[in-house]
Amino acid sequence: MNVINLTKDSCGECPIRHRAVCARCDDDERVVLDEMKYYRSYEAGQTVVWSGDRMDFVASVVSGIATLTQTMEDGRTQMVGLLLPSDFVGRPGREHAPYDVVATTDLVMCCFRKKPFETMMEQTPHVAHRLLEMTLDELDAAREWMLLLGRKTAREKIASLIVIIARRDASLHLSGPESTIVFDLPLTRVAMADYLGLTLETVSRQVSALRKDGIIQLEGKRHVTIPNFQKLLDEAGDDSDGGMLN
Amino acid sequence: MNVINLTKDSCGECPIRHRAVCARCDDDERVVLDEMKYYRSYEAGQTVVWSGDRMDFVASVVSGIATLTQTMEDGRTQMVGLLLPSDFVGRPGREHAPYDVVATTDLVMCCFRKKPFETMMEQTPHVAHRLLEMTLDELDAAREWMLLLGRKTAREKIASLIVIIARRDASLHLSGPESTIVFDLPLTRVAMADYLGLTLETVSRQVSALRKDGIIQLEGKRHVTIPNFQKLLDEAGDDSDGGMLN
DNA sequence: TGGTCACTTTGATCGAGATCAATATAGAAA
DNA sequence: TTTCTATATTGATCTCGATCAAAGTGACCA
Repeated sequence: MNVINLTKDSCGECPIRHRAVCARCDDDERVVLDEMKYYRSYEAGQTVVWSGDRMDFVASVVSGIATLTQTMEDGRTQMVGLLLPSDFVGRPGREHAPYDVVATTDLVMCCFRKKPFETMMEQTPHVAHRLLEMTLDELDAAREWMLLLGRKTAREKIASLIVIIARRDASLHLSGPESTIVFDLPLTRVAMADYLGLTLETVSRQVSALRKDGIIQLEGKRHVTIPNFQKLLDEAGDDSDGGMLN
Repeated sequence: MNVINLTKDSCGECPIRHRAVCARCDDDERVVLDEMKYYRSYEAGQTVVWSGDRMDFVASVVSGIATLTQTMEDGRTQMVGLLLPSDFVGRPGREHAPYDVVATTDLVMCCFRKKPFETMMEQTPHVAHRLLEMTLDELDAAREWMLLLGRKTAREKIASLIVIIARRDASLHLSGPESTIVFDLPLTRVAMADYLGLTLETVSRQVSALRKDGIIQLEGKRHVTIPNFQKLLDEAGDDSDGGMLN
């Protein structure tokens, strides 16, 4: 596989330092992690891990986007996870990967060999606590996703996905809440279909429909402008209070 | 609410002692939990917590079945969790419940006030570790469920649900692997529909179809016999290797 | 400059599951 | 016993998204 091993950067300048699994670590712990960590890069389209493969590392996404995908014997596929920078891949204590992990864009991951990482989890509380927190958040996201898959219409599914991507983008770029939102879709139509439990044709049609109705504006196939975020939210069918968790 | 507060039973005889969030606790820790715990009972159909309500406790299911359900503004509902004995309800650090929790059968829960429980999580590792483990398992189950919701046919969905219930029942009754499997469905047709992202009519039709095809036998509306578990598995469309996790 | 390839859009038709409607069943109440 | 109510089944029809098919677009390369 065409994997580039980067030189070690210091954790101090790490862009995901404050959100990743290592966010709560004190200086001593971070020195240990610094020792055991190594970076890996993947090109867009590359498979990081195959379902069923032995997985001897866990990792954080540093930059780029990866997906977790499940495949049935006859080829039907469903995306079950969308991994953004700071998200965690792998499960301490698990030998084999249960899903395909695929780099959707160019991807950099910060990897830890599994055994030392597990040892650290047992000896210090901060990594385990942060991982619990992140896993609970992921479980919430998965349940939101289940509502989408089970009960939303194709149009609502597309609108919901655009909301999710817009929100993520906003949290990275920290733009003012009232500015018009502009970003690039990081997923192909096929990937969107796999995410939403639709066919790519239906995705294409519903994206076009939202464009015709003025809910979104498209420049090329990927560049999206949202003139009125509230209108998009209404199309997504979400609770109006924007997710009153916590 | 018609809640019965039971007398305190000792943790020593607790039927879920070896699987619940307290499974890894040592004797000292269990004494602390014993002090702060209290039981609550709910009748079938009662709502344990309403979405958005303040939730000042976390709990383990001791006996019976509860469901987590999300509802859209127009009334569409999707079940997002099925809680069986030993499963955990609530999230440390969260103020308000994000989902409705409903008792599907008569239900007994072992509750802990949130604050003391959180304090314990910070001070001792065993509860936090076990909770992480359980949350990761739930996340796996949620992802399996997402595949079901996004890509399976109505018939496959029904077969998959029956497999899940049969497996759970087997793990409780520890019957030999080769005996014919017999159990009662713990869910109404409506609850099954909410679980599977279907209408109750489709559920009813597909259950009838599986019966006509000899995949399951029905006595009354709830009592199920599975003459050939492998045939049922084939109908569920799952990977033949029965879930090669770990 | 044209050709190739991957991705996307659009059109026509089909079908699984939803919807609307009527009937069946069984446990509880009277 | 009869009636009532909640739950479940079955039938007829409709519709949304799937499927099958054909073009359109644009990046890259020879």
